[in-house]
Amino acid sequence: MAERIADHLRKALEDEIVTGRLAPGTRLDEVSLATRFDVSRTPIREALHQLSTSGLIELRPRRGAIVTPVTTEDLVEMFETMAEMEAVCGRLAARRMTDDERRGLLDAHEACRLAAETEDIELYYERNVDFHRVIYTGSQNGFLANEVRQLRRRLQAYRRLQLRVRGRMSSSFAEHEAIVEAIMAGEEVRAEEALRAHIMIQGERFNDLLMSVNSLKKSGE
Amino acid sequence: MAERIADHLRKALEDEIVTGRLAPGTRLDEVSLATRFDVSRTPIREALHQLSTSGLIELRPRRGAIVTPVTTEDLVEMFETMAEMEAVCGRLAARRMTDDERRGLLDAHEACRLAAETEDIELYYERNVDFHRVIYTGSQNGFLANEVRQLRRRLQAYRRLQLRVRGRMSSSFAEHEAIVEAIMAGEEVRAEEALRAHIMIQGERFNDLLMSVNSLKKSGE
DNA sequence: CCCCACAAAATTGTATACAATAGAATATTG
DNA sequence: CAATATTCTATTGTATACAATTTTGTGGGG
Repeated sequence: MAERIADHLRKALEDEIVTGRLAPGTRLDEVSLATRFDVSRTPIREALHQLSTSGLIELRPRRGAIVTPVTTEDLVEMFETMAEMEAVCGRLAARRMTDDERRGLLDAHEACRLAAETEDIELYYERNVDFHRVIYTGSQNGFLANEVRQLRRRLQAYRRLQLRVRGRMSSSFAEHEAIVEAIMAGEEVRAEEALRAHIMIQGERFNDLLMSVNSLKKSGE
Repeated sequence: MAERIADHLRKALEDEIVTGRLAPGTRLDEVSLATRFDVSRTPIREALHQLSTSGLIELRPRRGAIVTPVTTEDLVEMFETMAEMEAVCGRLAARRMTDDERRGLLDAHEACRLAAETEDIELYYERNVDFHRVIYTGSQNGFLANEVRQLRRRLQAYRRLQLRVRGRMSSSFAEHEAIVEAIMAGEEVRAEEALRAHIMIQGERFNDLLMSVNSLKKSGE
């Protein structure tokens, strides 16, 4: 395995940020990280620089790195962008998916149904990711698919929470149903709208969640 | 000026790649760059790593960096993605632009007209960038606006050529006209479609250009 | 003449040493 | 005592030294 340490570090840190183990605002100083991973500062720096270009951390000259603090406004914007991009993928997929890919979509949908029925949140989460990936690929635009995947990954920390919201899993599955129907029928506009709505709902649910947490905090003071 | 050398290098290289001075496939070895910019390898490496995350160069472990070779297929995909994202901006802008921003759009449009009338390609290029930026901002989604700007920048090398295609400047301006009308009237769908078409045409023109270059090459052999 | 093995050279990956700067702590002065 | 100037410390930015690996070049065998 010819993997560079720096790449390994990037992935490790990426993972910790994206899953929320490293909270936004956390300071990342090079020597601590170096001792923690038992390497020199050099690969640490490279990893940090890479993370800064993908926006996960902020790198202020001479002042070190912090995990990018994401305001609720940022999140709303990111969810909206996500919704629009997925919608585009859906429209293109409805027009372009091959027969094989359409079968794959049905399979992915079935896998979601199974996970939803057993009410296994972790499993549904995985299957849901697969389901959406099939649609990205179906757009026949590898560049677009890649961009959307990156954005989804970036929002990962905030999405996992959502499925825990009461009843979210089954309504998510119901929304998938509409998406599948539209794509299978080749109805571009309907596919686009169904996907946009599907993602936006999650943004809204997430906002609800945030609001309730905030009001709890305030009343607790 | 507290700018890091690494950042300066990144910008310099970015510029050379994006303007085409550094052709796709060019090998970038660290020592040459270090001597050329008269710095050590350390900041060079940081710049290269950053460029690799934004996709401008490919960084193969232990095998150095090359300017990402972009196939025509890649370009088609990138132009399509660009068209779709600009279309989204246009739709949102038609719905959300403030009165001030609408005035700004008219101003930017007028500036394009002036440049088009004097047939100053460089000037039109600048004004055109401004025009589109106004629309990005008008979407009221800073995250989306930023993503589109980045993509536009990445396609910069290939776009500048287009305006040289016979008559492209005046038809570009005519297309702007349709976009402005739709946005000013708040007609979301029309704005979306006009923008998508506007960008896609450039992708197609670019393809034509490439084809002709390729056939020239072949007949010359 | 081609192919493979092996050695040499060039190049990248990592560690460490040194320089420069920002922020904290302390001293100084009105 | 407050405000400001000044040192001091911690941390980042850069250079260089060393290790590891890929690529290149050369020679022998088929």
